[in-house]
Amino acid sequence: MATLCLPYQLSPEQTEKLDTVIQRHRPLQKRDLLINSGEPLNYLYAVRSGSLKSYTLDSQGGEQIIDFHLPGDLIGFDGLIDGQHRSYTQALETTMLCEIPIQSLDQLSAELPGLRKQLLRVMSGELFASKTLLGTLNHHTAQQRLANFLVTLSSRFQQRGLSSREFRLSMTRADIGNYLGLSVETISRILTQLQNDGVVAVQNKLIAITAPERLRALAG
Amino acid sequence: MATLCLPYQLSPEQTEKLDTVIQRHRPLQKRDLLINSGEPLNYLYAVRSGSLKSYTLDSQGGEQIIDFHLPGDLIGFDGLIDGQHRSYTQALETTMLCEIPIQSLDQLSAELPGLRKQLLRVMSGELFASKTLLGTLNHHTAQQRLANFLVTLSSRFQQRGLSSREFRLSMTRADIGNYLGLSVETISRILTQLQNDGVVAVQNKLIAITAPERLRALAG
DNA sequence: ACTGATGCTTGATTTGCGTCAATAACGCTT
DNA sequence: AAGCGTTATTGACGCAAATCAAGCATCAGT
Repeated sequence: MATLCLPYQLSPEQTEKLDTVIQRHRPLQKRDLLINSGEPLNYLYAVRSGSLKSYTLDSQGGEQIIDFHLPGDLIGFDGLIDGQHRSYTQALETTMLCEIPIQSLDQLSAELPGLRKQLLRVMSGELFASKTLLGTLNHHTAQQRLANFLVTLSSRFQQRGLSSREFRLSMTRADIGNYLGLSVETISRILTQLQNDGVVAVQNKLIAITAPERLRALAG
Repeated sequence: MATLCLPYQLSPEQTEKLDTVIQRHRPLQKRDLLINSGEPLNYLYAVRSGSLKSYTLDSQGGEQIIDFHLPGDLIGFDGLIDGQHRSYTQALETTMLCEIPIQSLDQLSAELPGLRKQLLRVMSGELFASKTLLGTLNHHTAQQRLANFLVTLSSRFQQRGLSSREFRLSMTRADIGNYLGLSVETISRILTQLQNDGVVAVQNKLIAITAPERLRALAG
């Protein structure tokens, strides 16, 4: 179970200890909310299959998507600051999860230096990714942003042993636009433009990257 | 020393333990580099006085500012992922720092649950701030971004016991623009506009917030 | 105090992307 | 299979902010 939910380098002994505290979560359907902003933070969640989006609401009640979660991702770190979730997390499709009680995690991490390091690594990685994305969005054109988004998705799929050349966009164009700070129309236009240029082949939610090199070049 | 460098709620006993591992760092002058991207990560740094900026370089060698650091801030978390710094950090003015050996920190955090929690909180807070900023930049106008920047700076100064109404911008307008994804000219124009509207009073690097409420309203 | 370099402001022009609008293609639900 | 709501595409137009350009202020160093 622990190997499924926390696919990191831990010793068999460590894995066994973790297994005692990790549990299955009921499957989510599309649009189901996993996390409500303001809720107390009792569990971290690990995505086993499916995908989700996390978002906050701005002062006018508009969604601001801050992350997409794929299988293997951990959800809930941003709430550790004060034990409260700071964002909403919603399933984009049928999704399976594991839940890990925060308390047990804290106790365990006192005993297992490997787990402690792993946690810091994951958080540090998220932090780095988030700051990098910031730089990316600030200084790049719409085409560069979208290209970068696709490249990043592709490599995340690859890391999880899935195809990096062909995958399904479980989020809508509106979601992508929201995430990248662009309008739906711009996303649509650029996708068709990338297709005309022979860089990708788009068929609804299915995307095939036909010229990975050129896409990476466009991402900057 | 520990109280100066890690101004968080720790017991006297914990503070004492920390004191044994925290050291002063030589003072930095304006433009001195504290951290080079690629260097191994041996210390976390705490800012005692002064300020710094962190940035990465894009493929064309252009700076991408990802953070400004004020007194009380901790620097270095993004490198925990693989023990390598991922960005450059440079002093914006004469700056005093403490250094905390990563290794000692790891050992200590095994013994002190309070310290462990504190670390997670700080990282989690950074993560949340970073993701929030992302949302802010993506969906707001130039004026809203700058207003938000000033409000955030103001509240950070307040948290450190400094004036929230009047402070010095140790970074250049170009730095601010880079950070917010705007051009220098836009920063300049909006500052004078805010001044004409009576929201702030600008005199070179010195800024006085004359109508905090209205500024906060502009930030959205 | 002088001088060059760096940082800041202000104006004119251009442009990338958002907005508005209309239509088309999915994919649920019955 | 039919029909409706959601999601995606495509075009016309306008605007916010970038770029280009010029001049001014500030500061460090001789």
